[in-house]
Amino acid sequence: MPRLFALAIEEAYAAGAQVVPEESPAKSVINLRSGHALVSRLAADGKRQILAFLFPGDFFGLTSEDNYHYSVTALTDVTLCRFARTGLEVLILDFPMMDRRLRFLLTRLLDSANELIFSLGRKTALQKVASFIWYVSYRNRKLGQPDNPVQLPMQRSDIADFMGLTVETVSRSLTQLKRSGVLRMPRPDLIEIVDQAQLRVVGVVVAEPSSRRDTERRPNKV
Amino acid sequence: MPRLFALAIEEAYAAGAQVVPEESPAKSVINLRSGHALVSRLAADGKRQILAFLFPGDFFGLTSEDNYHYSVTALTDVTLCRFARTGLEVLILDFPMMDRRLRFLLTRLLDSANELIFSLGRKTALQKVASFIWYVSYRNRKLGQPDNPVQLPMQRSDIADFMGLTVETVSRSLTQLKRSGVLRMPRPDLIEIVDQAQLRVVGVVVAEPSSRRDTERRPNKV
DNA sequence: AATTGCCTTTGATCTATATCAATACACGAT
DNA sequence: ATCGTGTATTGATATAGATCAAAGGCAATT
Repeated sequence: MPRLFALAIEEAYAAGAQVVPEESPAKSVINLRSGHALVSRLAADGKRQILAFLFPGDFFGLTSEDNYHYSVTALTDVTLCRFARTGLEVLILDFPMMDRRLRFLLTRLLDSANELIFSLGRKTALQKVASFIWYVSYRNRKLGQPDNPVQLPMQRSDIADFMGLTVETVSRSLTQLKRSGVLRMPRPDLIEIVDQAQLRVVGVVVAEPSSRRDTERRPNKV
Repeated sequence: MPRLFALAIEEAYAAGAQVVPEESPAKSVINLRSGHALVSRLAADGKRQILAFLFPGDFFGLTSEDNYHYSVTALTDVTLCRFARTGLEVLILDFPMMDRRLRFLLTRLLDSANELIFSLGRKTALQKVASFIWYVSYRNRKLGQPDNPVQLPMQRSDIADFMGLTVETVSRSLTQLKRSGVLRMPRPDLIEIVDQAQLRVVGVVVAEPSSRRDTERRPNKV
């Protein structure tokens, strides 16, 4: 795909840098090459909601709006590829498989978004934090990196702003998981999962198809 | 697009019917033709999170997983088109514009999901309910239907399970908006927006680019 | 090795929203 | 008209998590 890379601009940012400012024109699609970043949105009163964490390989910037309604901030030093939207669209006309690829990326993003919606809406603080550790462990494994002593690229306030909590509640939930023997914490950013099964029980609270209560209204196909 | 419709199976369901059961194999993509539906996910303890409401024309079923991790329930009598996933993929090979169309649909779904994430994570009950009314009004307008006396196709418990609240809190928030002269409610399912500007102020709490507090870590492009 | 400045943890209260409990309302069936 | 059933509202109380406040940890700087 030589033409694809001809389209890309490589960039590097230091930890803490704002890669994409909120409400800036959505004119490029970004692929994170290395490092970690966060996608967030600020409320008028300064409250922040993190919409997603970006791990190496993740894409950002696929929106239907003219402007991004969120910003991207580097958590660690990052390198990334920036594709101009217009160029990308032209390229897609020649390489239809690009469209498939983008579509697949989008469905995955949508699945994660739905997962987060469920967590934000219907999980307790403890469940949120447990499932968050589970999630980071999973992402690290998918990247071929150690998944058990979980290396956290973000700090407590980021976890809080992702899960709709405060730093204090995140901290308290972690100590609770520590005290109940589910986790160990050699360092704040390194979490050892001692009881994998229990972590799953606490955090992943979806109904099993079998055990599902039938509280729904009666189906009546016409 | 004759071949597209050859692929589709038309179906009709009565209000309350479960159109797609949770955890069933994700083998079709659905387009709602008429009526309203909801996409929801159940927790082990019976708590429900509604991920989206489906309005006429909306799509459902685009996921990267093998099974749907949520179910679809008809709110009113509905008619829909069901496309077999496999057939769709084959069709896309012949009609690349289908891929573009699906990609656009997905980016819009992702944008709405992010909107909901922000609401769930960082809005108060009152803000959630205000923005919800705003949202339904907007959706109705986009369908060429009256947007001011807002016709609600869902009941209080559905609003609650969408916004991460309880029925009681939804009801109390609505009466508060009624008492403060923002809304009027001829019937529970018909809401008149009296003070449009105020409803927006209460519900849509995103930071204006200009007034944005610079609380982010200092940018330092390398 | 002391100082400074973040983070994180822990503790003490407060409060928004949940929960529990009635009551009111609307509408179809009798 | 009256009853019955489901939905919505309102009221009283409880509680999970927020807020306020302080104290540890750790690493960089002097």
